[in-house]
Amino acid sequence: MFFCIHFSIDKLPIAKFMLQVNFIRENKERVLAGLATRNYKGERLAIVDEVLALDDRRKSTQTALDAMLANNNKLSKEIGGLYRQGKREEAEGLKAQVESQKGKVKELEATMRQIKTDLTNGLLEIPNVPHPNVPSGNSDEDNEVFQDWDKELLDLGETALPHWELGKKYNLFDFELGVKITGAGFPLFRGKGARLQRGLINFFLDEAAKAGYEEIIPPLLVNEDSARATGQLPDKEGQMYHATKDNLYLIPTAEVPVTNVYRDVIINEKDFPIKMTAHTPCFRREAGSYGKDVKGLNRVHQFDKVEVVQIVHPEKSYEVLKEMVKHVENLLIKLELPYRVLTLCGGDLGFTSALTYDFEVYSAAQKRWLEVSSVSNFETFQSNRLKVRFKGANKKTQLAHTLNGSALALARIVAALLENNQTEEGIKLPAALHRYVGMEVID
RNA sequence: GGAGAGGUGUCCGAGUGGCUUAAGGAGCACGCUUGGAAAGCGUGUGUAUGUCAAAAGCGUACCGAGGGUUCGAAUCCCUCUCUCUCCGCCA
Repeated sequence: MFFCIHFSIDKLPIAKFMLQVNFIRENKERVLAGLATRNYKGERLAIVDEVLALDDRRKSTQTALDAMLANNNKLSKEIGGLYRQGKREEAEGLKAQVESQKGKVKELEATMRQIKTDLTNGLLEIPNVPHPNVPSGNSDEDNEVFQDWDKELLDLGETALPHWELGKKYNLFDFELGVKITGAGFPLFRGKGARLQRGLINFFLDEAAKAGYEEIIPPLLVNEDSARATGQLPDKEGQMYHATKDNLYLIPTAEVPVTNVYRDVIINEKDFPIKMTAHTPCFRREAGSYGKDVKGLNRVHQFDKVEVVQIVHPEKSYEVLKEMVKHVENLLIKLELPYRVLTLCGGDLGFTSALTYDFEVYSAAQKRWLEVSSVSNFETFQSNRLKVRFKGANKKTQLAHTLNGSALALARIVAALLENNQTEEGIKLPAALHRYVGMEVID
C-alpha cells in the first residue's frame, strides 16, 4: 500500500508572510474561491469585502489619529521645557491648544476601537482557505476517497455481534452504569475492557515517542484565552462543557492545551519541527447530534485519545502532513484493521483547517466505516490567533504552520477491534497489542 | 474561603508627574583582539501598527488588562485579572 501525495506546494501563494487581513487583501480571489468550496453563497461572500473596507477605514483612521497624537506629544514636551525656563504664559497658550484637541482625539480613539472590534468579528467569521485539493461539496457524503482499502472487506456473516453486544458478553464496558453515574454517552470500562483501553493508550504513546514526539500531560480544563486561541471559541461554544463558576472549559481534544503551549511564543527557527503528543480524555457535548450514530461507542461524550501536534516551518507543512498521515496509517496497519483515507470536502472541512484527511476503519459487524482519525494542516490560521511565530533567515517574524492529528481516538478503535476479531473462542487481539494488553484473546 | 505582597524588555533589576529616547547588569548576535578559546574591548539587540512599490527612515501604541485625572502617566486614582506567601479546608 503506497502513499502518493500528488499536489504541488510550490505554486501556492501560501499565507506565510502576512497577517490574515493582508493575506485576504492580496489573495482575494483565492479566498472567495475557498469560500465557494465551502458552499458560501451570495450574501455570505460579502463578508470579504466588508472586512477589506473595514481595514481601509482602520488604516486611514490610524494615520489621522497618529498625526494628532504626534502633534500633542510634541507640544507637551515643549510645555515641559517652557516651564523649566519659567515661561509660564507661553506654556499656558500651548496647553490650551492641546486641550482643544482632546475631544477629537477621544472621538478618533472611540472610532478606532469600534472599527477594530468590527474587523476582528468579521475576521472570525471567515474560515480558513481550503487547499486546492479540497473537493467542493455539502456534507460528508461528498468527501473524496483519497486511498481506498484494496483488499476484500471482512465478511462475518449475519451472526456477527456489534461491539455493544460483545461488551456485554465479555463484560468489557457498561453503558447503564455510565448512565447511573453521569448520564448517556459516558461509558464505564471494566476488567479486560479497561485493560484494553490502557494497552491501546500505551501503544499509541510509544509509537508517537518512536516517531519523535515529546509526550505531554496537559491540564484537562482550559481558560477562555486558550479555547479562543485554538478556535474552539467562539464557533464551537456549545460543543464544550463549560465550568461556569471558574469560567474554564473541559477540553474537547488535547489539541487545545498542547497547541497553546506555544501561544505568544516566538520560536527559534532551528527548533523546528516541534512535535508533541498527549493522551487525554476528550469531552464533547455533541449537542444536536442525538439520534444519529449514537449507538454503543460510536458517539460518546467522553472518550480517550492520543493526539499528535506539530508546529513547523511554512515551507514544510505539507510534507509534514504527509508524514503524519503515514504515522496514523502505520498504527492501523499494526492493529490489522481495514482502513481507508478520505479527503474532506469543503462542506465537511473544519472551520480552521486548510486540508484534512480522515481515516475510517471498517466495522465488520455494523457493516460500516467509522471515523477514527482526522489529520489536518491549519497553515497559519491557528498560528495567527495563537501568535505562534518564528524568526526566519531574513530576520522577519513570521507565522508558523500548525498541524495535528488523532493517533488515535480510542472508543471507535475499540469498537472495530472487538467486532472484526470476534471468533468462537473469543476476541483475538492483533499481535502488536499482546504485550500491551497482557493477553492474546479476550474471553 | 480569609489576610497580605507583587506583575517593568529574552532574563535579573532600577525607576513616586516632564533631562526616560525605560538606568544598570546578564544573556544573545556581530566585530576587534588571539595560534585557538576564554577574558577584555566595541557595536547592536523587543512586539504591533501607519506612511512607502519595497527597504531605510520617520510617526504611533505597548511597563498584567481596561478606564480615569493631567498640557504631559511605568509613576497618581478606580475597576478587573493573574502570580506568590501565610492561614483555613483538603488528595
